[in-house]
Amino acid sequence: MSLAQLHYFVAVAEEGHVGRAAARLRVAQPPVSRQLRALEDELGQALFERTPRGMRLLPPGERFLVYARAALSAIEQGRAAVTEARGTRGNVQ
Amino acid sequence: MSLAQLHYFVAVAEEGHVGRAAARLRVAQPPVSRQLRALEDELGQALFERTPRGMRLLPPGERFLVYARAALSAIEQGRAAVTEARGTRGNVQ
DNA sequence: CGGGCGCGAGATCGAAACGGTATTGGACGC
DNA sequence: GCGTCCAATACCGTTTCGATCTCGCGCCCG
Repeated sequence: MSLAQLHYFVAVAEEGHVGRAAARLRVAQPPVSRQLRALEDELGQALFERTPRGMRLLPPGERFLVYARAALSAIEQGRAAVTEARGTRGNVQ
Repeated sequence: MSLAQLHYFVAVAEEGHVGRAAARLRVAQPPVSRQLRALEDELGQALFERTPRGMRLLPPGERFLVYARAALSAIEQGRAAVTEARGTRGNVQ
């Protein structure tokens, strides 16, 4: 599992569309498809249902989405706690 | 930033020693040193103080450690929420 | 009912990242 | 001053990643 996979997963979950998610992420579509599949393979469980219209989140995907967002959010907070604390006095929140 | 970097960072923070952390992670010492430096470089801030005895966490490192652990923990929880839910009835937890 | 379209997936290739081994530089202890 | 222990660097082979091109499959439209 990689952070890119988590970013891809969240984007596709939000867009319901690999191509649109790829555009938002500024990458091509095939890498997103491949990483998504690799993620499902690693988890041993399908996260999306492939429809002719795009991707729809399955229940396991919805469960995973919560934690994927939490992880990415924690990383952003950690980055902020280090980066924005340069010269800051006291606690950040 | 990568998940490996977070794992390496937490291990070194806990061991206070790159070599020991590397042994625990079953990798060689240079990759750990390199990834740690890359992480500091990306954050634009030193996380450790290099001493002749090993590595000591600096205040920014301590702040970051909290979120690094949170991110890794969230990923583990997400993995569990998907993996262990195979055939499980009702909520986990 | 057949052609066109939009979607994700697969194949292939070049580039970038990663880890391992070998080695260096620096500080403490004897 | 020499040996030792530490992290850091150099270099190399392998792996992984992303971009481009192409295919297969359903659906909509004519």
